[in-house]
Amino acid sequence: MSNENIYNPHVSVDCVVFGFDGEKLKVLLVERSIAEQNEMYNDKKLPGSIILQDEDLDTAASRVLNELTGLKNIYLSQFKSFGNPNRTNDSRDILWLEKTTQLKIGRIVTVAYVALVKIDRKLVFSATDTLANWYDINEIKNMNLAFDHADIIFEGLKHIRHRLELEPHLFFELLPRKFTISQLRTLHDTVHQVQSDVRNFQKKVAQMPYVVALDEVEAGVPHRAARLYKYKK
Amino acid sequence: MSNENIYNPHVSVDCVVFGFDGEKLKVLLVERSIAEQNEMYNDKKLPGSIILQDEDLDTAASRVLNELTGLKNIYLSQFKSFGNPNRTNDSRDILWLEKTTQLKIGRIVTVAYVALVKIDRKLVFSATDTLANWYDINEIKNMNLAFDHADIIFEGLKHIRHRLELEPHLFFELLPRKFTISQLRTLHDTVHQVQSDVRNFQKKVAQMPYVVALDEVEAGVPHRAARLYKYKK
DNA sequence: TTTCTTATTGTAAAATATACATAATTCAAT
DNA sequence: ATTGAATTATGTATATTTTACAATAAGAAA
Repeated sequence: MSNENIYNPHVSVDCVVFGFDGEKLKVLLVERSIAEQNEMYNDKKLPGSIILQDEDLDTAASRVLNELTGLKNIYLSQFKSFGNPNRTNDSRDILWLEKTTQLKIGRIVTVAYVALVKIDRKLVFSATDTLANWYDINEIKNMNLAFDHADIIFEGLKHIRHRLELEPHLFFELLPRKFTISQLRTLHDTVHQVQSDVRNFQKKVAQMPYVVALDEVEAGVPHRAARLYKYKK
Repeated sequence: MSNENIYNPHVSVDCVVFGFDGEKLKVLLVERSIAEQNEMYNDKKLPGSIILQDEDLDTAASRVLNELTGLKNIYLSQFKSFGNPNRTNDSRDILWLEKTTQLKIGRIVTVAYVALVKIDRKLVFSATDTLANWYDINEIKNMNLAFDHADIIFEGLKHIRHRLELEPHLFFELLPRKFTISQLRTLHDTVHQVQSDVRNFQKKVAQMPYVVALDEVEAGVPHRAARLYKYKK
């Protein structure tokens, strides 16, 4: 191989962090500000970072999440890399990259991860001054995101849909520690875009040895309270 | 972010090319020779390449396959990226990299693809002097491969097992254009590591509108010849 | 006490998956 | 021509899984 065409891009990781608020699937996005001739331009991006010199990809993704939320032991799974040479062509993105890295950055290949978190865990926006918010997955298509982050989110969504089909245990990464069967069903139906029958769903759950009933019911609801369950491996 | 730790590795693509010879799953590996103090050391590696300056990842993977085999329109699917900083630590691998690229290469992040090809298509080892051969997937664990290519192959195998479960149409990428139901069954059973019942399997195939019987039977077998089928989308 | 809202529970029918064995076809050997 | 060896082709009964469907129970609010 001749080496004149060899070029080394930067490599980054980006995390598509999913949460479930009891109704909708949400994605965690970071607020971004770009100073553009006297105007401030604000938009959103995925949490991510260029990988460090001796850092494994998985480690980089964990670090990004930990720096942003303070959380450890989050379910994280690499799902796809994005390396289109045009993905860093937008002038705002270039501007922002130079501001934040202090480097001349040409091309970035990014390795994308999905993360599943319990949305009720208080996120401590610790190490950084970064502001992050949850956004409804259905809003994303109407939002203007940095780079190709909208594409990455949709690919990530596809990925967890497959993944949750194969490993239903992962649903419990998204639910609070104590949950009702309705919550589990709503989540299941949201993810798989179906409407399952209440009784049949109940039956299926009854056959899952890892979903165990607690001696407790939900509180503060203006109607009959549902029994609480927990997940046990 | 401070930039002192930012570092840009090279990015490559590697292809795990699967074929099926009627009995076993095979992987296409490239022969590699390294001159080591008066001795020639020979081993095998995955077909791959560092990505070119303005080349998309998918494009690079297609190029690698085309340069090696002369084939176009092969099923190709990205499945995982490998970026452990230690993956390029072996001295033979470093030697080989410097020889072939004429560059000082530190770290390489590789984006891995699986490809499915009909093993009966004559591979034209065209553009290169590279020699490639098919190896039984079960032999891999006893072979010494370059870099972390053995790991990559096993991850690729896992990937196509999932993929073929979700998209049974992909089986026909591996079979010859005309095939018997036995061949399809053997392939199915090999991939999914089961032994399916002949009659039940036949029934299932009969329900696939995309598997159509031809007016032709296989030739040159020393027993009753089986009917041939073709795949039609 | 009535009303409202959601939780909880079973049964019958349909669809799907599984288990299982014999006859037919072809080639090769005698 | 007959036989043997190898492999293809085929149906039915049973078990399992999935689906469709509605009435009662519980708790809070009015």
